[in-house]
Amino acid sequence: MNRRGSTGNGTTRRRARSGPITIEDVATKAGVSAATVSRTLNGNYPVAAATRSKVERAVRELGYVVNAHARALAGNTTRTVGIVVNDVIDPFFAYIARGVEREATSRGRLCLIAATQGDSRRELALVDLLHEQRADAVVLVGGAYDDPTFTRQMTKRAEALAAAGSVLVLCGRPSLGPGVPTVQVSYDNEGGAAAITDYLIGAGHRRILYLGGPTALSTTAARLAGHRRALAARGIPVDPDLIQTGEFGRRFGYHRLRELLAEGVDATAVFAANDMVAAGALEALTEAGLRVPADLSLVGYDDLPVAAEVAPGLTTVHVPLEEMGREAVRLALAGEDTDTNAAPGSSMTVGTHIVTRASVGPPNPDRRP
Amino acid sequence: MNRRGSTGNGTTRRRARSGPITIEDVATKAGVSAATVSRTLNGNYPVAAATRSKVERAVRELGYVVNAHARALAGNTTRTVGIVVNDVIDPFFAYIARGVEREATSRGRLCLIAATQGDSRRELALVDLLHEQRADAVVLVGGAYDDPTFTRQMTKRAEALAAAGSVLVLCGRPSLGPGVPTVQVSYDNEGGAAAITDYLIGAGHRRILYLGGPTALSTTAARLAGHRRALAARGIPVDPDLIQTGEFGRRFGYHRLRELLAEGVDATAVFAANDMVAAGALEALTEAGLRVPADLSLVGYDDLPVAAEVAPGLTTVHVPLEEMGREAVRLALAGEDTDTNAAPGSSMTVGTHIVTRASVGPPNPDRRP
DNA sequence: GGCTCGACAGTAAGCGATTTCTATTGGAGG
DNA sequence: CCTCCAATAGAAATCGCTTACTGTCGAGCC
Repeated sequence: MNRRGSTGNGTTRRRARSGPITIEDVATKAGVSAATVSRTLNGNYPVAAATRSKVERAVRELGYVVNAHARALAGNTTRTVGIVVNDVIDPFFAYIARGVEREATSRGRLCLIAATQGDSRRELALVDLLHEQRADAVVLVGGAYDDPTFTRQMTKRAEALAAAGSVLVLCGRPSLGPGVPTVQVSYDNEGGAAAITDYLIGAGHRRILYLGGPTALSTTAARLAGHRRALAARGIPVDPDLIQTGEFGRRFGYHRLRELLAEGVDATAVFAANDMVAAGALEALTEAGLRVPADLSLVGYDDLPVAAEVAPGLTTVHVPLEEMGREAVRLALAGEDTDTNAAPGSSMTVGTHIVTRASVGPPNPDRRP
Repeated sequence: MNRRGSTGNGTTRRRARSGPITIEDVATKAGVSAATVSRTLNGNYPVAAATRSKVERAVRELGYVVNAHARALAGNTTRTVGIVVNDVIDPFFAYIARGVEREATSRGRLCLIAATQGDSRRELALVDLLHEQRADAVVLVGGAYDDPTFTRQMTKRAEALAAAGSVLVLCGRPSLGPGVPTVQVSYDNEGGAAAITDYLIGAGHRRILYLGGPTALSTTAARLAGHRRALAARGIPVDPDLIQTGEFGRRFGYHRLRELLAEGVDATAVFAANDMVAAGALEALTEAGLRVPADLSLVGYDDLPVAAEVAPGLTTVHVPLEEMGREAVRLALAGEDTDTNAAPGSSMTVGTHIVTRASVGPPNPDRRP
């Protein structure tokens, strides 16, 4: 290929004046060399005040905008971080994404975002795409699919990223295994589930319906594990009929609970896999003429805004989502700004706690299916 | 010029083997030239089957990932689109963003996203940042600030982008003026507002409270204009006390209406600037013991999921947000894939329509503040 | 006054692809 | 058999910017 000017034989330095404005144009206009323009722009090398202002004027008059690609190629720094979420709409992801975006922007970085729509193959492909872009860090958000093949493939990506001087950040998802170069930001999923289950037990409930969450997702596995652990700790047997996994949406919560209610499920409380499911469940309950918490208690997980918005307010487990996003970027970029690679293998856990609202009360002995 | 290997004097061809894997490494491993590797990868030039598989194997074994920056620089194509929103959490923006993201991804592009947090200066800066990245298109979402200085500055950006072969896409925001090289995707904001106002009037209301929306935002201006137009068309005078602009959040809807109720506002219906405000208003109403629509009618705007989730469901104006996002990308990239620049100046308007739910009824003559 | 040194500015070597041009070749056609 | 062409490979020129290296030129010091 060849742009501006001629090729091959005796090249006459011509100016085709077609493409966008380059640093060379600015240099010419300011009567200095490209190097000086670059230095003025980056302010990382002494430039005489007079020269500086000549350059600045040229930049302004030409409306010059540096080419980030050329800069990335030459300077070996991209100033972007990538984030892969399930869905941009889902508040769980949106809050984490916001944290990532804010932290990235506050560090002068741009944020590349991509959504998998729950397809794990797409997730792998997107990580590759972000790798191509040489993102300073790639943040993977949310539960992972429990599949050895998948884990292996993602491990390969983590290693490739690390070799290229980037980092794979696992945000709210389980480790890929020891030795895999990743950074992790997690929250105590299992602990939160155990805590809130225990809270329900403390209120007198012994028959608790666990509702929602895809079985294949690590998040579900962890919450369920916590739930079972709390039950076991109090010596309450686990009734398989009361474990009703499925999806994470409001829709699911509504429909499934409605069915269960119709079938006459025997429970005094519902532990929804997340607040969205809880909101749907609440709808089904209300529709069935059941009062919360008088007739049935209900809790959620995540403490999304919806938990505070429904009536009655949902007692739920607070997860500092936005903070997790910020932390992910901080951890990944730690050191990056100073010198070396991000410390691979660093990890941190943010705390969760129960938020008490009005959706839990003692079991109602009169309501029996 | 000269790369790796000998410089100036006779440096021995060394392999520093430090940085990431380059196309040259693949070429060496496969025993071919870099050009051949490039052609194999891009599949836009005949490559013998045998060679192809040698290259593919080398790529696989080395875990080679092309450098998007080098590619962008040489190939003059970036395969990314940028989008600037107010806030990633706000469903209004999130849905549009999802449309943009989906359409971009389906065209093999990555999506750069940035949030302004409602700061117009940041908006300008972000457009610059996206320009630096040479995004194929920059989508600006949501209402604009009505400020001549701002408009002038954004116009300059639109021109710079166009000159660089990109496009500024205005999604749901007013034109920057005739002649400014942008692409537009809009919806009939004013018409929707007029329609739903008329719907309320048709139900018998004459004293309608307009609640929420920042005055400085073009969106507010348009909705308010539609509201006034409908009122005028029916010969109903506009009572300034019934125009209560402010913000776009649920919080605002709740607090402001609560105050107004306390002050004994005289209205039989509330037209909330958007569904979020309406949701907040509904909360205030419920808390005040007022039934919707028996005591007071309520409508929103946008038809976000929340409109269907609250009880009673909100009658509102449906805006095809996700579709707008997709359309923005389609329009911007039209032609880009084929040959020339996107047709600057192209624009399209998506339709809106009223969605009837349960929040509107006839005025209640008994309820008087 | 001759030197050393610090401040600046310019030269030019890459960064890692893509894409002309330019070869090589193995056949097909004469 | 020899020529000519299609199919393939390789060489090399860029893309636009950053950053060692080199210079230059006065000022400060001995």
